[in-house]
Amino acid sequence: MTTIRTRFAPSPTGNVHIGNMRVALYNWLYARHNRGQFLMRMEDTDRERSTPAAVQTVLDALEWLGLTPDEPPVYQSQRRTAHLEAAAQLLEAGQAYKQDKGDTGKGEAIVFRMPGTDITFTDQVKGALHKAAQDMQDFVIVRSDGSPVFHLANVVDDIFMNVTHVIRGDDHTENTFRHIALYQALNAPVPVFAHLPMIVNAQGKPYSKRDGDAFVGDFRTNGYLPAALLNYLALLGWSPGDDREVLTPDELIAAFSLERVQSSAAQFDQRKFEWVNGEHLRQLPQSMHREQYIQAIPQAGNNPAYLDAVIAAMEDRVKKWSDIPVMAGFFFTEDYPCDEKAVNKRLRKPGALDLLAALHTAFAKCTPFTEESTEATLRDLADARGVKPADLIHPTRIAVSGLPFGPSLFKMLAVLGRDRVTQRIERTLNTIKPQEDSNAPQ
RNA sequence: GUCCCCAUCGUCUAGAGGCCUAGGACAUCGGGUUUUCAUCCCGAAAACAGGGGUUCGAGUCCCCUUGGGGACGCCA
Repeated sequence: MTTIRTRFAPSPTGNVHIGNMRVALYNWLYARHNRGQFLMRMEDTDRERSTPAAVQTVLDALEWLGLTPDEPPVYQSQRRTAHLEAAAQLLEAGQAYKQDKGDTGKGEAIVFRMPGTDITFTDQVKGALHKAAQDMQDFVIVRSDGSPVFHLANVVDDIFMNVTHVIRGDDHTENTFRHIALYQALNAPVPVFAHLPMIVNAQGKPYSKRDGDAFVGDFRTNGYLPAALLNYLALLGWSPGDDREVLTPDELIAAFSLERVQSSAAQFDQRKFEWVNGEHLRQLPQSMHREQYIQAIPQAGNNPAYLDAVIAAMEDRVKKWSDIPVMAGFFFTEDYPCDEKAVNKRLRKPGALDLLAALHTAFAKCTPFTEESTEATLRDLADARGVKPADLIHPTRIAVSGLPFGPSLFKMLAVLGRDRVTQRIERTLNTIKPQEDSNAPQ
């Protein structure tokens, strides 16, 4: 029984698209599930685009996601001699011939001769595929400038790397017939093929440059978890067969099989991905959360006990790391931004400031200053004034955090402490008032 | 134009002829959590593209139509 070997063979173009990463993921999952090897080959023969930086981007993306190859990457640009030797071999065997372009006369290309028979293979996701001989033409394998063409290089390198399973994008399905002919002409065993459907954008169209946020690097900078991206990407075109939706990388490996891969295109749903990310986030240990808070807000490291209280208060509100500075920044600075819309809605409203001022007075006498006592104080005041608790809760939240949403208000207040709370209410009272006077003709 | 592939709720999917009056998840809507919500819980609405077959029986098999996608490079 031979060891299963899969490979990820991207052409580095500067950005790594989620579609490519899913191809890498499925190759990785298949190899891991079957205790085989996952390999990597840079198809970097396009010198225009394949810059060192572009190559590094691919490597970085794989590393971030934890899709580590089992052997050092093969660089296709360094395999040119082997490609040309294979072409020479085909030429000699009469399975390829030279052809002049005609017009230029600047050298001859080498053209592969298709066998002239129908070709059939069983795709692991699409099933039996067949192509009539008449629908396949001979094709160039070495250009007249002497450079090998993709088809040749791809097949020769897969043979060289002993790849047993070629798992790649749907767009290569048609190429497979030619590739099989090449394997046979080179007397090499034909690998197993599996072609994955595409990932399309919100409009149901293939991703284009216009669709922006589909690059792996963006997910990283926006504070998403690699395990969550892996999880969500795996679910795009595959399912474990039971009702599980949130799976760790190990669980994905255990459950993965090509038989369960869907054969139709899938659409990336940003909101579901957010949810998956949140699920993974809340399973992370406290230490990880601390680390991220400190990274996002350096002052957060000053008081460990306070930080833990903040993290507890924020609980499930944080869905991605980049939420931290915007949702929890006010815990650590007096210089937090204020949501103007919310200020208009809740503070520039008849009676709101009076109520807030009364609450300020009540809070000043509220001892101790806890989740329970602040709640009781606020409710008593609402009762006494004949207003709904919400009429006090909203203005207070905005005064104290600048945000129209967040964790439970009373939890927030207790964490912040009386001094900060009363100061912030006071400051809000002072800054809103004058504006209201000038706008008060009615 | 030629060849190939695909088609279940808005989205991702379960479904390998009777277990389907089609299940789950995200999103949506409604209710609850004697406070907001971008939390949590409960509930609701929501799909087999259309038409022919095959069969006692079809979401599941076959054909056609329609719609989508891909490939037809001396790009990868």
